[in-house]
Amino acid sequence: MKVTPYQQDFILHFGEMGSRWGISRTVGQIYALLFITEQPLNADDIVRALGFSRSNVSMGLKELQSWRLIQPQHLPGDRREYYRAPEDIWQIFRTLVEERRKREIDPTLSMLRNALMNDRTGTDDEYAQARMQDMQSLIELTTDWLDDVQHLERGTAIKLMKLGGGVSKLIAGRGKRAGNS
Amino acid sequence: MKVTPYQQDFILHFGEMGSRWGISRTVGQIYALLFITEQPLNADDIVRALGFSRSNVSMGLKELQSWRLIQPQHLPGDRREYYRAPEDIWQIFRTLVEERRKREIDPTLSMLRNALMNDRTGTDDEYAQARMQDMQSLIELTTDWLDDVQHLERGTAIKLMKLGGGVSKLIAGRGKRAGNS
DNA sequence: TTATAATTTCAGAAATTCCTGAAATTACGA
DNA sequence: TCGTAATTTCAGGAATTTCTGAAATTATAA
Repeated sequence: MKVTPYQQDFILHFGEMGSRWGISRTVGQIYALLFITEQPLNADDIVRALGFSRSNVSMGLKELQSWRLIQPQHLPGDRREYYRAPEDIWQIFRTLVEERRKREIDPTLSMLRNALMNDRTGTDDEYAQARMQDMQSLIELTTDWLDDVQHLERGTAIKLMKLGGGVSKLIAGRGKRAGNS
Repeated sequence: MKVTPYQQDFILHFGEMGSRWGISRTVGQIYALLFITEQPLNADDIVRALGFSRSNVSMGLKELQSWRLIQPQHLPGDRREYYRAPEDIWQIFRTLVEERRKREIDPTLSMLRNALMNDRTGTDDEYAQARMQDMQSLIELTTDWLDDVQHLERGTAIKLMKLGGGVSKLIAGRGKRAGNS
């Protein structure tokens, strides 16, 4: 569980970035450590590696679990709980997108749906409501699409991304053959 | 500049969400107000509407400008500065993506590039470096793709999103006709 | 069951972020 | 240039978030 200087750099960077990502510095560091460590770690391993209090590590692990970013693991003959980051980084990415969406988008979407229930045409709220409508459309289009992409097979998703701007021609071609809204 | 209860709900919600989006509550509220208000507002309008201190509004406007989310505007015959959110919500969305990328992704990418400069094969850092390599590949693939999509025409982007999972067939078809990596 | 290892909870200390009011600076019209 | 309106800066108080240590709880092996 000793952390090399090389690893330390990565861990510290992740800690600092953590704050921009809506997690605390220590939670960021804990995740970084788990991410670059091959074998699962228990809470005391993490305490030793990073020097945080035991309770802080416990809360950090709980938070990472609530994000579904780490997997708890029992090792036979050891009563401690071990944790590791998923091996598949695409899986991590997908989870991250899902969770951020749940926390950062969905509440706004439901607020908007509610605000758009009753029609404010002809009142002082007319412009505001039109703007909310725009926002709702954009968010729904984006998240519906994200849903779709999430369900693409991994290989297809990678192809899609590598295709990049080339997708433009593909769609243009399709548009000529069959109308699309 | 009086805010109706209807508008107030939206503004307060945005304020609360602000914290999850890496801006403060007051900055969130200022943006919400500008977003749902048709005419440009000056700082004092905002003070009157939201009840924050003048200096706080000033700092908030500066921050929103640093995000390029509001446009300052001079009205002739009035020495005050007026601000408004862009009319085109797609434009807002694109700017948001660009700025978040700049703040949340790019620093990590440059750290990774640096860490991958020298080869750690055969050292204790071997696994860590492999993980960083994975992370770099994923981020680069994602951001390169985002770049491409950003440059698509608006209409094409919308078509792409409406297409959703249908893109899968498109790509499969293409894959059969011409090999792609 | 009992003993103890492991984890979690939680009150409050420490650190950070946010916000304000006062003073300084800037920009504009006369 | 001068006077004033508008904006910005900034020190420090307020509020929030983060982190810790001690105590409580939970879980497992004997």
